[in-house]
Amino acid sequence: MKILLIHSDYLKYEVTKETPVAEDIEEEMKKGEMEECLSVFTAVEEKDEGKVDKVISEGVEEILDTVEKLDVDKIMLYPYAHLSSSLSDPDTAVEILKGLAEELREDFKVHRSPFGWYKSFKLSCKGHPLSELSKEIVVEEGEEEEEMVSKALEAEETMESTWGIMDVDGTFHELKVDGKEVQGYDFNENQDLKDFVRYEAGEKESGSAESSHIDLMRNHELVDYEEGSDPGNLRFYPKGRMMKGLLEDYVSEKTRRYGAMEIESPIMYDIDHPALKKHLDRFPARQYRMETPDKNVFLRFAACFGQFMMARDMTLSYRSLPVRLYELTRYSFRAEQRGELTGLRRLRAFTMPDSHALCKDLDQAKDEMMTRMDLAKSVVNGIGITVPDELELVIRATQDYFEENRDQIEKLVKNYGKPALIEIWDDQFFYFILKYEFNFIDPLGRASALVTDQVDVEQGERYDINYVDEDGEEKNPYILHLSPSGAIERVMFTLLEQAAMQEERGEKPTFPYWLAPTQVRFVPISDDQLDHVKKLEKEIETARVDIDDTDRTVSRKIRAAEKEWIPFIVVVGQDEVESGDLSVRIREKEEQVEMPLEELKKVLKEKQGDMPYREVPLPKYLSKRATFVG
RNA sequence: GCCACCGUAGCUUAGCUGGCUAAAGCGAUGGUUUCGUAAACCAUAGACCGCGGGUUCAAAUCCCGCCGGUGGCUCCA
Repeated sequence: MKILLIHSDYLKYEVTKETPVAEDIEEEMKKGEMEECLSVFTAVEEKDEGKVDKVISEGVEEILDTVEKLDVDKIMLYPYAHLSSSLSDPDTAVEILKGLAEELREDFKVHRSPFGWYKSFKLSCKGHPLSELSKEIVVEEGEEEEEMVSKALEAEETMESTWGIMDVDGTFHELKVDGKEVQGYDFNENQDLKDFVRYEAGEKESGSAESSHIDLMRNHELVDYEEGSDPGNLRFYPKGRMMKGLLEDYVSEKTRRYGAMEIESPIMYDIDHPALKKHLDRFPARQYRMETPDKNVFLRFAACFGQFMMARDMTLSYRSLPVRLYELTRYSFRAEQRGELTGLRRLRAFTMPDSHALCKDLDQAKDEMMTRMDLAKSVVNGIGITVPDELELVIRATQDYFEENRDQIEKLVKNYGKPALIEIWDDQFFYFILKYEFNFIDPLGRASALVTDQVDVEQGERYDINYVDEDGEEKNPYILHLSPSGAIERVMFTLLEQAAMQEERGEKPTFPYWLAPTQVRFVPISDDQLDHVKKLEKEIETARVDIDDTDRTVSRKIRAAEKEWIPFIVVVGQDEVESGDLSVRIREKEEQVEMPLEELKKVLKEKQGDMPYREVPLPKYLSKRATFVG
């Protein structure tokens, strides 16, 4: 609603003719005049529809505000359509006008001029600084409307699950979960799996400690919170960016090598697009929404939208299936509830490698899923997280699917290599009928999913993705949704938590060698060796080397390097310059070894293997470095 | 989003039953030191005590609101 307030000597009007939207009025309303009053010209707008009460109360507030400043006791309400170009329907307008008059009448003398009539009027404005004011009253979206929650999210609340453990030989043990008690399986050796069940299906311990990775990600100058953004949108310092970049390179390379075609797609999508709209309703997540100059859009929460929109325009034959698409989404967005966010574990903006495979039929989908599980295992192992030892498998399926495809589920468990948690849904709430996840169980018994693959039976039809089958018929493919490593940030979370676990066990915490921001640190004992060290450093081309050329004592330099978890610390003094050997402190072995440069180079090359490589993300000389955190 | 807790120099913390110029270590800067495998020495700078409002003669300290964070609920990659 727009209002124009004029402190008037008088306002005088008379109706001349009715318009098609005129309200019915008594004879006495056809003329009116008021002296020493506040004239309130109003236009009720389209966006006020459905929010009558709110508009009235905010309107009254605005008017009272001015009335008090001007110290008047008479108010003339005057409908004036020309204040707005998008007027509301007449009923809403009359309702609001009447409401305003009624509320204001409690304390003031009010005259309401009729709505929907042509009128002649005379007005005298007082002309002082406060005498003319225009205001817009906007009732914010969300104040009255409910938050939009997908049907899948709502349905989830009523979902009933059966839980069980499947052994590698296919034996299924149904579990009884009562509070913290889990019965029906002898967990004995496998505390993580037991914690996992309790986390998924039972009651958790209360009053847990903080996750270790949050301090680590800051202390190592990897990642930090960004107060200037929305919660869950982080900043990456050079070392963190490098580590994340290497992980991104590695996962993408492996996924391309599996046969997925890498593509790039937009991060925002039209909320009114029919296929997308239905998709949203079948996905259990909250979206970021925003307005562009032309549309209402939501931010992608995975790569599905871009890849499906692309796939629907592709010409596909059964001969080309399975078709594999891939995108590293930087970023995917989910408007997670405020209290769900933590460090690198749960974010609102995250980087997810996402690959979809279009499959001819269920048999092909099953085969493809197995191929992809091998890919995922290889990716995760390559990163430095051991599968199956360090992650727990869960397979979730609808009751019908589980019963009809038990053989496939047994194969998945066998292929994974250790007993898995099974969840059976009593009904299908999502677009997928089967999904599995690799879960990391942190030291406090909390589970976080990394890898996941899903069998989707709905989106092919919803997006009108078709292939021509042998018989010449157009058919919708089965679609698999795989994240071959899980979100990159969550991989970093896992690596940091595992390092904290090493420390807990009394070992020195480490980063996987290929991810260590500095792989080799040269420590000259005094300035005299600096030139020699510079020559040595140039000899090493296959590793990230930096040089501590600061004015600190040797022990201080060692200490600094240890605190950075640098895998190889090379101390060079006069002895080394003369002998040609190097004194190498190896973190992993917690020992100090004498070796010639050539041998060090060999060891480094071996450690690196064929993992992706990037240069040192900071100046080579420590004296040139700025501090990011503290 | 809900419940509980937290927010003091770049970092880690002291002060917080209201009362002098808010204290220290690390780090930074300047100087001394040129050093042999996890902390050399001296000095200097550095604080809208998260933000806004309130109570009070007086607020880092008490109260309210907001922002940020942690844990739990719920949920996920």
